[in-house]
Amino acid sequence: MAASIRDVAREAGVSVGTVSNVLNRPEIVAAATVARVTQAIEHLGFVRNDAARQLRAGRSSSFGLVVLDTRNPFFMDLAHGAQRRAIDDGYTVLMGGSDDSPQREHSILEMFEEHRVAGVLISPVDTDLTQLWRLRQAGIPVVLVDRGSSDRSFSSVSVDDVEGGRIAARHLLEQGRRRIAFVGGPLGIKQVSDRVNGARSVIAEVAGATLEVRETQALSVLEGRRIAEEILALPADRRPDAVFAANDLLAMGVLQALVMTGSLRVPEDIALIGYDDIDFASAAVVPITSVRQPAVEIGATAVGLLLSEARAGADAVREQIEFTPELVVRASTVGGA
Amino acid sequence: MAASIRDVAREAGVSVGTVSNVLNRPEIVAAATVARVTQAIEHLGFVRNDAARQLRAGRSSSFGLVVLDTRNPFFMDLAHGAQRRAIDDGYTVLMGGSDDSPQREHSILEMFEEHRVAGVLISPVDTDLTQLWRLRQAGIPVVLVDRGSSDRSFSSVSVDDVEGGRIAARHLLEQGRRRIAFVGGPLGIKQVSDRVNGARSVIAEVAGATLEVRETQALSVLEGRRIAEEILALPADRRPDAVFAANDLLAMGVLQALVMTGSLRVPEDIALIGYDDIDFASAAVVPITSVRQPAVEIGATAVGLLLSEARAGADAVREQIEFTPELVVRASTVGGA
DNA sequence: AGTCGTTATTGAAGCGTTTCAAACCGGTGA
DNA sequence: TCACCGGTTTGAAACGCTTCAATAACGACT
Repeated sequence: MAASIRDVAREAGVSVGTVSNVLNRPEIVAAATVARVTQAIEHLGFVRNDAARQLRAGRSSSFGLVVLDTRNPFFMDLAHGAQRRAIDDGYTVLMGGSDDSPQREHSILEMFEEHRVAGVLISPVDTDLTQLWRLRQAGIPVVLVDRGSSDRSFSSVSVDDVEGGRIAARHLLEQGRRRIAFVGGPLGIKQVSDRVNGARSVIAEVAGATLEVRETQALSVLEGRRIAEEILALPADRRPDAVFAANDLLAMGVLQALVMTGSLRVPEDIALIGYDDIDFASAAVVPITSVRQPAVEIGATAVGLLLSEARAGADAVREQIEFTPELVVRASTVGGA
Repeated sequence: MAASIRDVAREAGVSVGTVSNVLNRPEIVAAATVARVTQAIEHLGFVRNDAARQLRAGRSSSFGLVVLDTRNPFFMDLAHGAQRRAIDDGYTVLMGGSDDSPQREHSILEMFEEHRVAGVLISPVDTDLTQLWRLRQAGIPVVLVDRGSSDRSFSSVSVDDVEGGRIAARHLLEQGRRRIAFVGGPLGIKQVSDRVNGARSVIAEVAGATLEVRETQALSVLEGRRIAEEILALPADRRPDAVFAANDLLAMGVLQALVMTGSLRVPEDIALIGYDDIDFASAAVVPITSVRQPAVEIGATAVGLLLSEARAGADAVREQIEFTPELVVRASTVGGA
């Protein structure tokens, strides 16, 4: 049905090799021939077959990106940064969402491998990185995003989540809060546990301050609401005076539930701090204080590492880049008592 | 580098044909052989080469989805619905964002065509649909999403945007508003112009009611803020008493700017209604009234149409499915005067 | 013993590219 | 006149897979 390079060759009265050259290195073909071939292409509506091209080339010209949640604006921003950077170098980005499921993560990676992607960017759910080792073994460079590589075995672009946790907790403590609840999960996700640990370390140093961890199934608005309802059901003397949410989606969920019932005020009764600083955090009912991560830069930088690792081949240098998170103070933590 | 089906065949002592059969129709292969081959696959870490498979098959097993804006939660929800539906049938979804640029839309479509996708879902920026005709000509089914096909030449899944515009305007009028500003653009986008027209038709019927259109460059939060600043700069007697934003992103931008300066209250001084009812609309400073579109269903339904059109071949029946939008009233329009 | 059926496996063709050594062509310099 | 040269073009091989007609193996039946 679709015209092939062969049809074009026949139409233009040249060999297939020449057509291919016109397509890929027109400068080595005589101008008149280029014109004739171009016209034939036009006429037949010929479009390159990417599958054949890739088969021949041995690898695709796209990168795979695996994120925890495709509906989280943070990851969309990250993806956007990655895409922009990739396009500049003639690559495209395939994206898949693992939805916090190691199994789904696994099958996305498998798909990418079948596709022979030129590289993989991943924010892993699964703590077991053997599949990633396998990928590298197979010649596919892997870069961790939004998550460091503790043993430096992978290149990575991350934000210091432990420090982020400290920043958040310190801020809450400075506002006079002492009964702090951490909302987030699954705790198996490294970013989440790092943030708790950071918070814990700071809180431990303050006499009388406590940290209570409430684990969620996912980092979603819905889960945030659920936890907030649990908190609301608590007797006043066991209730936290501050909530540190593992990301802004959760924070927004918590906020919605608190505001809806109206029995507790933010920040007067409960202070609230989120993480990621997604655009919507600033536009919330009560604008949410958050720990900002430079999502777009992370994505772009990660693609940069991938490109250089892809070019360098097996003996590439692994590089760990770590951004520092930044506190963005808004109404959800200041003003109350 | 990577093992091929040939290597597996050698390792297992069978022919390549048999390996292929084990992969695709294991039931016709003797159990013992299956075991032997499976073991060889395991041992060599063999992974199918998708490019070769597709080349042979003639078409890929993915659909292409082109949306206006990958960072708009509405489209993310739509994509999510599409993806879920596609996976059930063994397809994957490739997504690209046109960012309101016909040129970018064009190049994404070209990429999809090179990839020989099994079908295209698109929310077109470009009013000129000839490229889509070309695609169909080439045997690639096309379904329009979030946008009807006026001449019924394409299958489509949409929401009645004219009616949506009417609903929004009617609601504002019922709240006693008369000087209404429409914020949105580019007006070349059909969804946007339909919404204005719907609003206009209703407003025209009410004596003393006026509609002022303020066109934006994009449907983004930033543009919303920009327009809100324009509005704030207006003398009080020329200022609108209600804003109808073409989507929630714009609405949130408008809201942010209004709230930040604090000189105008929502809804007392200016009522605000958005469109799409993204999750974040309900969590805004002032929860935003919006016209809801069932994003997830739209995506899923569209993939359904694509699947049936792909199966039916050239003589497929085109089907236009239209959802009805739904008003979701929140604080941004009620309570003031 | 020969024939037919069934079941399992084989081997080669072909999908549309790219690449590369070889061939071609019209001068140029010896 | 001939060898050689640079600039063009050619033709075939190879990439890894699926498919399908042909073959093989082996009982069962006549």
